[in-house]
Amino acid sequence: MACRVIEYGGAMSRWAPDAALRLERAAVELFTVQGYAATSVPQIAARAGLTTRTFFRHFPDKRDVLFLRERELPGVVAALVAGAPAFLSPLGLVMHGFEAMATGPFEGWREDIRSRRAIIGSDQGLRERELLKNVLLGEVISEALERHGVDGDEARMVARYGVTVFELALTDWLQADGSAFVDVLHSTAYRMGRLVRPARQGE
Amino acid sequence: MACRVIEYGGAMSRWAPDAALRLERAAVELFTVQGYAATSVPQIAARAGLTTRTFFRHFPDKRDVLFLRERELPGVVAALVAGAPAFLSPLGLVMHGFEAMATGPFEGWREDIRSRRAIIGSDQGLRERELLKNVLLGEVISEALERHGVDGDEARMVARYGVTVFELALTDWLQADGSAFVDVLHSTAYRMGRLVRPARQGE
DNA sequence: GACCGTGATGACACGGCATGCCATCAGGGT
DNA sequence: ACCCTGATGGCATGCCGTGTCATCACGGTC
Repeated sequence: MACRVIEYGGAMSRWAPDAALRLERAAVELFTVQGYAATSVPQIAARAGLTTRTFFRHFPDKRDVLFLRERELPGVVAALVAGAPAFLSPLGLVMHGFEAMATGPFEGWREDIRSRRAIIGSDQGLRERELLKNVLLGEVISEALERHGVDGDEARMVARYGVTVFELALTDWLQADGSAFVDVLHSTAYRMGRLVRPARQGE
Repeated sequence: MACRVIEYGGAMSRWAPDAALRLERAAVELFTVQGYAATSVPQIAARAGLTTRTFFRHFPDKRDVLFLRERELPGVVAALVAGAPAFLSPLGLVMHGFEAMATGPFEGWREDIRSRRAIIGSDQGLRERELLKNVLLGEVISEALERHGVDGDEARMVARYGVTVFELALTDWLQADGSAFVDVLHSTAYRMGRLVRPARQGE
């Protein structure tokens, strides 16, 4: 939402707004230029005109700075699932939520997401954090499903499945050229559903 | 495999075998008694009769000590998938691999796995590491599927799905009383397949 | 029996991460 | 003018993880 450009060099003393956003921008720039491991937290803080201690007030650790933009994601998706038509199947509810978000602001974030994913892919610790965020998203979706009357076990399974589809679709979308995310999401869901459908022969 | 009991108190100077195993046992005991965060690496090393530096020669970091027993897991499962009957569907290949392992030594490890999972659940960093291990397992399985002639995209999807089923089944198995892991695995696979199967109505 | 190569370990130093604690400062309300 | 709140600066501390070199045990060779 709040995505206005921040300037660093000038008189950017404290009490300036968007401290977290400034820190995030400084971090992404430094990570891109010199790599994640080679960038220290004091370096990021200095570039944002803040101190190390303040960095850790806005982010629980160094990794988390790359996921600032996704903090509201679980709440948004859960709300969309909660507002889905009640006649849908459990999987239909989840996909409705993702679909509603995919048709929204997602298209404009493509390059931002791509650059962050490039950094995340370069470090094992960042990959781990991303996986945790996805699982947490799944748990929130699972709760939303339960409020729709879905059984707990089924909610967990469908939520995990939906998040997996979302993950794979996101990767495809970033690699593909020009396709709308909604279309990639649908395609991935369809292909995966076909593969997972109990085969006629064997198993 | 090598699971013999280790003794600490005695003259356990260096050059004793199974240094990694001794470190792992010492770590699990300390984590169980006083918690993961409250246990330091020097403490673990001292209990195992070794030094901090040696700990980090056997494990890349403090978290990894809890996953020593699973180091061979990807290789084993991949081999089982590779040896699966060629007429099976992609998902059938994966499930054949998990099933073959479930009927094997898994039953005897239940209490070990349970105690480790209790520790893992108490710390976010450990949860992240567990998720990464699962994804890595999925990637190895995906490669095994490709060697069976499965398309790359399909292999990724089916492998991720299979690992998710395995995860959920494992959790169920640890909570349930007395059920064989193979049965829980089959039950989970069946229920999840039904949920994920494209519904007749809506979506 | 003496020599040497290999590999695991001990010991030390060092930088970065993360947190607790208190002082400081800006803004708003009274 | 006073106080309260909240964000920040600054300092100290402990643990994590790694690079480096010395040390020691074991096995092979002569």
